[in-house]
Amino acid sequence: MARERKFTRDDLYETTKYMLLENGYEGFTFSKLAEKLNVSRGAIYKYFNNKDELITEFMIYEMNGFLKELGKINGYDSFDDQLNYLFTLIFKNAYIHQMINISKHLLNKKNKKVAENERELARLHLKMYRLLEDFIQQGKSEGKLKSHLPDSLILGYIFQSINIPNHFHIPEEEWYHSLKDMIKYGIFSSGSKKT
Amino acid sequence: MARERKFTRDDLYETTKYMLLENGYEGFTFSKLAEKLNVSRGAIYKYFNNKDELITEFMIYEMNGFLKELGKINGYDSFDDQLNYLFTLIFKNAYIHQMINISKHLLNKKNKKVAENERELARLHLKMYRLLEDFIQQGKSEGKLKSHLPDSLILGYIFQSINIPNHFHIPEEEWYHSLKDMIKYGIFSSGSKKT
Amino acid sequence: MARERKFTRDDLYETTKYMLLENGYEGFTFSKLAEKLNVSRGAIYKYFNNKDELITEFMIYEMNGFLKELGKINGYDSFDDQLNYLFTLIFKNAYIHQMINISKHLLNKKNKKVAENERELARLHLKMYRLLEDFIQQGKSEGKLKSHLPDSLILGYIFQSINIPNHFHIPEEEWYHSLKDMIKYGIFSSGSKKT
Amino acid sequence: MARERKFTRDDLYETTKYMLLENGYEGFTFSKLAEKLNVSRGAIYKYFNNKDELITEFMIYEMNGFLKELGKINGYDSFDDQLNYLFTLIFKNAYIHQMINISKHLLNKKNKKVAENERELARLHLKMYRLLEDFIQQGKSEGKLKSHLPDSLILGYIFQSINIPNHFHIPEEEWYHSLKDMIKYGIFSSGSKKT
DNA sequence: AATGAATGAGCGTTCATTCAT
DNA sequence: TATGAATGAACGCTCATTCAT
Repeated sequence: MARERKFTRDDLYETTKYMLLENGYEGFTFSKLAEKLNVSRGAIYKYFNNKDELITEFMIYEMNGFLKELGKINGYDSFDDQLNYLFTLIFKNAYIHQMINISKHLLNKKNKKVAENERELARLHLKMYRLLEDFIQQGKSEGKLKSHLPDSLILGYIFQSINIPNHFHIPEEEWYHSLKDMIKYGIFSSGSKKT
Repeated sequence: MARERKFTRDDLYETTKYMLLENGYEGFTFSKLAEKLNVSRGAIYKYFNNKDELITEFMIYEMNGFLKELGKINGYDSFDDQLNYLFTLIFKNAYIHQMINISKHLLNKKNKKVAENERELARLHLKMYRLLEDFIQQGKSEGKLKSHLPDSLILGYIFQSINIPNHFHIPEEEWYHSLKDMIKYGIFSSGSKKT
Repeated sequence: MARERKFTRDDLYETTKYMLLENGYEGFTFSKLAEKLNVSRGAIYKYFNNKDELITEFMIYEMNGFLKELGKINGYDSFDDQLNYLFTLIFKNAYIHQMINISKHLLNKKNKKVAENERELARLHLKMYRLLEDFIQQGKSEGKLKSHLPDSLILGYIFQSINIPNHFHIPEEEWYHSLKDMIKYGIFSSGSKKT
Repeated sequence: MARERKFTRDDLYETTKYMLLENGYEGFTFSKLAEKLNVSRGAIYKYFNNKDELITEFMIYEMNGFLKELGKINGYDSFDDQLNYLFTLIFKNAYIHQMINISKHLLNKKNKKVAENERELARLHLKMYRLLEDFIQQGKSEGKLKSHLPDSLILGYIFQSINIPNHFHIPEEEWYHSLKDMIKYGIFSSGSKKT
């Protein structure tokens, strides 16, 4: 009869997420993770052959979660409602963007399994991109979005903007609405004419 | 009288910049730096007492360069020209923004000289912010910029947007102009009405 | 359940003692210690977070051992017997005195655990001093010891004398007895009169 | 016409002595020495091929100075006066004893010149020992000193005792006289009988 | 004679990873 | 399955020493 596992994969991912966001790639160590989970380091190696494997697998898990949420966008009818939903979603999952930066650290390292995970991640990214591109296309075809802007730019723009560091601690409500306003209509006042 | 130097401070700063952008704070090591400069690790310690001193001094150097360029903004008369100049400048110095994130890594460490350098950096940041805030204020008072948006948000917005990763390799010209367009007028097409 | 340890804490303390006496604080390095224990440097860090922690913990261990022995002094009734016991004990543990000098090297360094260890060491020193002072007081009140000599001088005197390096390799027995004689009655021959 | 020397050998020895006593062998570095002398490190290497050479030569210099002073002992007629002079001299030059401890650090290192210097030092030590032994012999033959005590023990005893650390800061005068008293007549009160 | 640049060995420390139990 | 012991590579840093000018 097998011994009972001392920690679940969900515990582990939870803690991993917390640590990665708090301390970044280098600040994430097996020692600290094991300590927080009250397990020995060795135990974690039973499930993940190395640090990068753990991180990529965690990211796939996160990405899947995010995609699941994102899929609900089609439950909204109007483009405006969809956009609002997207805003809220990205706002709530702002960290996803940080995660992506972390994956840059993996670029140099080798390892079969890690490489495979990275391919899987790329697939998921693409899936996300497709989903969002459909949405952008719809906006364009409805005449809502400027059709001359590259889709990837619009998407990057939305993702990136939402992560502007709020150095001066503007209240969250104001920040959120101002952001939406800027993204939709820009920083120029309505009266101004386009050059 | 003494031996000729094998590397100049400019060589070093150049390499440092490259490495910091490529690998981040933790990925920046004296070994790698020394290797790229074809010098021994010890040699670098003759000029910088420790890693953080090197990094902060490099950042001050960069920041000063950037501020000097930024100062020229007042040479332009119209707000539009100034904005154009600002776009170009930030576009050319996109990395400056990334640099600022790196300084977060220094927060905990002590050391007289480093602390001093950090204060100097803070001064320079403030100076930059003042300069840009004046510019934003002018835009607002000229009725060009939406007056209800917080200054810091507009500034963060511009800086951040310019750093959107161009994953799909849209041609630079198009990218640049589209960005300007979005920042000024948003992603919504002109006909759309604000909610 | 886990692998068998390649060295015990006692092995380590033994070696540490040897090395510290042989080479002093600076001459004591983790590399050399690891080499003598036939382990990797890293292995030692599993048990001691840093050099000063190792040294202070070792010293506490030694000091406790010494104090335990010293406590037995009260098992002797007459002052002379106690003094004899003290001589033998110090003679056997002559190194204790050298150890104390080594702790001077720790003064500047910080670290919670080390600081704590140092306080513990101070406590033990005080305990030792109290024990010995009682003994000296008894000697004085019995009229055996010169009452005008400061206690700390008498004690320092005994400790220090016993550490005189025997450069000319006088046989231990003779050395020991001569020392006792000198400490008790001085270097002047009995006939001489005090000035 | 040769450039003028920027520092004299006396300056250097002075500074060396100060640094060695303050910081010990490991704390003595060419960098710090050069800094205090306002010279470059390289300059010192023109006169001393390495650290140990410098230190041994400095010690020879010190030893010669001490021996010169010590020679004056014969200017005193009575044994008591000579002993008093010796006490004062050792008290004043207590550091000599510390110096000797420092030389232990040299034991392992090689180098022709250093070895030679060490032999010279040994010669000087011997010379000192002879001088003092004569003095001890005289004390014995005059019936002042216990004739059964080994000369080397008596000498070591005097040297060592004078270096007892005054942890409790007994006033210097009292310390000095108590010490002399103990060395001459021991810690036992006069009435006590020798066993 | 003096300088300042550069080297290389070694130290303290951290951490991913492996392995015997 | 889980543990804890051990390894080894790398990093930041210091310093004795060498070398070109």
